[in-house]
Amino acid sequence: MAATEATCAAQGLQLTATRRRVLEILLEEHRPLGAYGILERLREFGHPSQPPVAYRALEFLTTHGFAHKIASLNAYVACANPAGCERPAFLICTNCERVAETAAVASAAPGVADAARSMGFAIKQEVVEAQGQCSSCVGHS
Amino acid sequence: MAATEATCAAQGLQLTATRRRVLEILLEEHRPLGAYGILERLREFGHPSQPPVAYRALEFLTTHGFAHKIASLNAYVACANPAGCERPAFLICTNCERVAETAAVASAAPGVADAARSMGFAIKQEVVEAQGQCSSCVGHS
DNA sequence: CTTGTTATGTTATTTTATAACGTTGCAAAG
DNA sequence: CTTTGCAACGTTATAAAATAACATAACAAG
Repeated sequence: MAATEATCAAQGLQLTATRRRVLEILLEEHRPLGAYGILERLREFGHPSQPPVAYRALEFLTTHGFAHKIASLNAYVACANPAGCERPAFLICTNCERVAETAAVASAAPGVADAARSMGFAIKQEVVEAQGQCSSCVGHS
Repeated sequence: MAATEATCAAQGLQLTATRRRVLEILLEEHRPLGAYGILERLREFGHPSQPPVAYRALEFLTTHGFAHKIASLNAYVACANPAGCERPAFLICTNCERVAETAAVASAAPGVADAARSMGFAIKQEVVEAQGQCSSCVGHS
């Protein structure tokens, strides 16, 4: 949160009340939250709660790397490392629904990178999402 | 298609008319098609066309590896290698919308696999989808 | 025949996401 | 200071994606 504030200050980004509140909501949850789940939470706090409110805040947060969308869940999580987050990858527990973010670093997928290079494909962005069971849930489900 | 028929025969899977038609539709397209796009095509051919028809066929096709869902697009493609498809990864051109499938082979994402191992996370399935520009589109958009 | 199983047909609804349009707040240019 | 421009916001409506739920058909096994 502090890191996010710092980045916004440094880059002249407006961390407005709603945007900040959405980020706080995501930070409080330890699992991905859908846009309509976020809206419920906003409503509890007296914020306006029509869908575009959540989607606009989420667009801001994801565009600037303060939060991420988990494509395979259609849900959102706060970034675990707002300062210096690159090529995030996710470990999604199908049992407890918690998500761990790992910096996929340099070559997240060399096989893919090689394939891309050999066919002249210029990669701009990678989505890497692994599903399975976290250490506390191994064996379950 | 032949490979799919063979696999179905071998495993006692029913490649029914609708399922076959949906697979044909996906094979004809050179880009990912949404469920409702598939429904339109089905309608053109006089098939029933309520949403569950497409979703049921897609569930069959994806469960058995004859087609894949592209999570970041909410769309579907035929598998490029129905015999022996493992750990598929996708290169999605944001300009022409074509998708290339590459076998991400053994270690699609060693960084992620390492992170998972070190935190005791048991990976069951990986989603690897790269967005960028294919060789014919580099420079555009 | 009847029972169990798998696939289908159909209606309705839920969930996720965006289009469109007007308003507000504020800073910079005139 | 006022007006112009811009970014964010508020609201209504709708689109797009997915599933729930329930009835029917086709067919093989007991």
